[in-house]
Amino acid sequence: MINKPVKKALGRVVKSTEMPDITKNFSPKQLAEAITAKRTGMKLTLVDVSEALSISKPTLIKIEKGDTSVKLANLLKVMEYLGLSFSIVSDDLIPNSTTTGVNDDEWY
Amino acid sequence: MINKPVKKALGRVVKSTEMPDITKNFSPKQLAEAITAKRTGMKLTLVDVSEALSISKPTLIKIEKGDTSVKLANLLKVMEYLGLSFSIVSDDLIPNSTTTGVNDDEWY
DNA sequence: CATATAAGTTAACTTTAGTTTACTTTTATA
DNA sequence: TATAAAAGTAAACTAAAGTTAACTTATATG
Repeated sequence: MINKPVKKALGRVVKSTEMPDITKNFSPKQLAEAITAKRTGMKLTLVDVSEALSISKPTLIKIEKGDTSVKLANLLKVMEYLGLSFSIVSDDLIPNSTTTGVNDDEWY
Repeated sequence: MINKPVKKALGRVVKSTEMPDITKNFSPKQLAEAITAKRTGMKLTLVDVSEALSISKPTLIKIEKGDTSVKLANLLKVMEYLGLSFSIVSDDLIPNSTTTGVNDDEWY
């Protein structure tokens, strides 16, 4: 279980980044920006997150640069810690074929 | 650039899996199920995808088992090929502070 | 403008994800 | 029920992600 982030005592200097428009189509860059924005908005430093999750600073920086050569597990740990998540989008989906009861093989 | 999947000539045996309810909260397992469902729905085999994307079959199987010890890049390649994507969800987000013009530091 | 703290970089090293090949198991259907 | 194709597994090897530690650069604020 991961501990929830806690606002540190006082007076730390953390630059806040603007949140990207997450209604736009997904891209690794946009995800990276959302992560940085969320982290800085919560007044957490890279080292704060690094220590809380036991992930090295260079790896966190890769994540926040949108580098996709990172382990999915590490990305998900960071996202969960910051209160970010995914929803899955299908280009052409009839949500749940069990609700309609028909067409079970043609939803895509 | 990745080629779009093309339905093969005829007669291949591919079991179709049911699509998970992607309106539920994200989990790696759910993502894995969505990927398998999409692939089988498109009548593609693991080897079809493997060859199209130059990703080994064992890696694809890890992805479809929800194993998070995979490279983000590989997961994204597979998703794009199958017409799946993410949208980013924040637990407490005021979408784009530039639209409101205020409160640029308190959106999280 | 001096200082402290955060961000970012680099290089040597360690760990592990990914590949290849071959094999076993499962599943559809002729 | 035999068979062919797909799915899944395993092991040895290769490639690359991740770590550590030390350093440089950027940025607030006293």
